[in-house]
Amino acid sequence: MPELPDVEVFRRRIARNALHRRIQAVHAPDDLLLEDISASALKRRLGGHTLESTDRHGKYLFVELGDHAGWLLLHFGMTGDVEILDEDDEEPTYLKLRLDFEDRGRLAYSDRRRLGKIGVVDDVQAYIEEHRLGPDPLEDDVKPDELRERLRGRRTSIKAVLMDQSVLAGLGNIYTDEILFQVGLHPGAPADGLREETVREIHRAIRRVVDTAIKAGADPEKMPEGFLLPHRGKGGECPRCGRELRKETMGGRSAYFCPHDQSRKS
DNA sequence: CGACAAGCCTGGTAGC
DNA sequence: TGCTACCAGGCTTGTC
Repeated sequence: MPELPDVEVFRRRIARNALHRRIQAVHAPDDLLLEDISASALKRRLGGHTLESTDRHGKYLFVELGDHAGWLLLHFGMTGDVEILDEDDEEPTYLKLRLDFEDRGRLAYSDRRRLGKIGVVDDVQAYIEEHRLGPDPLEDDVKPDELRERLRGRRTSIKAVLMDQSVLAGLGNIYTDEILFQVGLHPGAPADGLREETVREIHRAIRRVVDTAIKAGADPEKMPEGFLLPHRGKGGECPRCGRELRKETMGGRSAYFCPHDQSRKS
């Protein structure tokens, strides 16, 4: 799941439930997800500290350690998840990192596949720059003109460009489908040739979709009825016209869209 | 059994 | 020539 809205839900979960609790023990079963740090070094860097604040940029989550010890970095790949557990809650399968707090609560990061990342960084801004992440549509105040500028010269599909993390950080396959559905724009429309008004509509839709998704806890079942998301999948029908959705490969991923309501080419 | 799935990264090529 | 843009393929592992 983890695109911007999902990661924001994770961030809020940590901000609400895990701050100012001291880490007594760190459990990392292996170092398969660890970025430039060994399991034992990770334990040394986290142990004894509190979690002080949270930050998010696109799909990347950062949790500040007390005593200026840096930031814990979490990325969720395709199947990552984070939970705050009570003493008697069951541990998730595919556990990759567990922080045990002094008060016996725990933070558990799990990942069914191995595409997520865990690390410690000293400078969040530097990390964002190194990974060539564009602005975050929620945190940074991206204006329509800036979006238009960022689409310029990109002759590939608008869908592929919106998924490009160096253009905007945070949108993935699911939410770009939703955004383009709401704009009524064909996902294969070239990004470069879009009319100014269309870019404005995309700009508005990004904000609206992301905000709505976060309010729904990033749960497709809880999205408004007019959203594409709950219908996105094999045999799904357009919530607007009832026709069957089409699936096409675009930018290396499966785009779902309604050929009737998303026929606009610019 | 193969195809496919929300992620990112890399390497080769095409094109300006 | 040198840069960017673009795409295919790989990584991973569970499900259909």
